[in-house]
Amino acid sequence: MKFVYIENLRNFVNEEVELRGWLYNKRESGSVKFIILRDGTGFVQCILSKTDVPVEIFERNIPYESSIVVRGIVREDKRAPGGYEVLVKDIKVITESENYPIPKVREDNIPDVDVLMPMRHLWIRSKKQWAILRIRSEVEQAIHDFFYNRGFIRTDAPILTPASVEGTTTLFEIDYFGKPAYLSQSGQLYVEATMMSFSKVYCFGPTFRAEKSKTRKHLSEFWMVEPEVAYAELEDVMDLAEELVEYIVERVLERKMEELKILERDIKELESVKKPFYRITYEQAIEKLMKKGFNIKYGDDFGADEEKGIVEEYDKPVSIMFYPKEIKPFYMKIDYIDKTKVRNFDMLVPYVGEIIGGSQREEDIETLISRIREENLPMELYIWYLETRKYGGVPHSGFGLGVERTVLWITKAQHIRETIPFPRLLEKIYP
RNA sequence: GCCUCGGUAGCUCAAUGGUAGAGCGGCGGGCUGUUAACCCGUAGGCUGCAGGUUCGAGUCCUGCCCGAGGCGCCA
Repeated sequence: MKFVYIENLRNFVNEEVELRGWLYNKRESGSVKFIILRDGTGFVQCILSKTDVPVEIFERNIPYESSIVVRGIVREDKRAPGGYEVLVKDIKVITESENYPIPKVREDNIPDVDVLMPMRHLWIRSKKQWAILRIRSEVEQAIHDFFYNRGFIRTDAPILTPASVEGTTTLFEIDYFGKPAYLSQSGQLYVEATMMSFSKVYCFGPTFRAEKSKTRKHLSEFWMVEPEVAYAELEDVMDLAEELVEYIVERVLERKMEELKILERDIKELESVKKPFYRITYEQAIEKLMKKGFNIKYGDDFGADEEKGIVEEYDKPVSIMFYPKEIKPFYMKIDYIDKTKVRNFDMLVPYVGEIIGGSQREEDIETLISRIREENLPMELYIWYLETRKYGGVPHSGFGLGVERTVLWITKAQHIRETIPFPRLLEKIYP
């Protein structure tokens, strides 16, 4: 008896196999019963015919989400969802799960999030969540492959940190052997240091923001990939960012088509995500918005409506470059020509807004010191950072890409909480 | 922090101030190819909490609690 996964069933047509999984759904019609089995790799219809299985197996009523082991013969059949099905010979129930709390229901009867969220540990078994999280896995793997293939070294940054990276945002404070410490809001300062050892680096890990944000695209804990490249100027990492995004989408289209179909995602929109993307300046963005009737002036940052107003002008991701230095953090490099601007970019996509923020970094130690003073940051905590400039500082650039926002964009999930297995949201930390 | 909407059966929702209902799910029965199956039957309720108005409140009023959506902050 061969134990196989559903994703490989096509290779075992007319053979007897064993499947191990959970009862996802069922229907019955007199002497024929249909069971939808899921095993993590896919879903398959299993047929119980009264004449083919022992009567005690046929008559046993197995509740939803019971764990079961099914033996049967693989058949190709057009009537089966997915084209393959299993004629059951035997079913073994491992654990019977009575009264599964999430109803198997119709679309007009899907429980509200306040019902589903406390059951996130069970909700992730449902088909859409399964599809979204499989795509998340593919996105993460694509990121690693992309950088690995380009010779980047993965150097992860610490999660416990003595100070804020940017100084302004609210951090989660913890007790570190009697002294205050903070959960990292970005690994950037640390990859700037490891870059001086390895030239091309990235970190990949969780980041934490204690802001009281309550929107479709904010989490208190989210994952970010942050590459940093020595001797790279702004335009170099913009190329890198666009190639990364193009690659991620390509990989999902190549390997996760079934999941995109479950989510009813418009494939054409994703297929058009090919370089070159669009690049505009901050000033061009302001002008465009003013022409469209937005109440905005030079020097303002873009809110949710403004981001949407810009993104809807384009059929691909668009990057906005050269923001006024006042609305950006201290480490960004002042532009060569216009000293009021920084050499940065934000990449925006439809439905989500910003998925990438990046910049060329300030390498001049004196400029950095005065910027740190201007921002009233604790200089003593940045000594090590300044030393990366003191000893062989070079021009360099990097960016951060938000994993969940990228998954949100690709899957068009209803809310960012569906793009991570166990989301941490404003004041919500269960389960 | 601000604005808006909501809370009635396990879930999704109805119910002019006048006997609390339906669909789905559960349970029982029927159907030999179902596709979010279908048909028959059945159980299931402190209408978020506390006051008030009224002959009578799910419905009107006041306060509170909880939730959702959006904005802001931010990535």
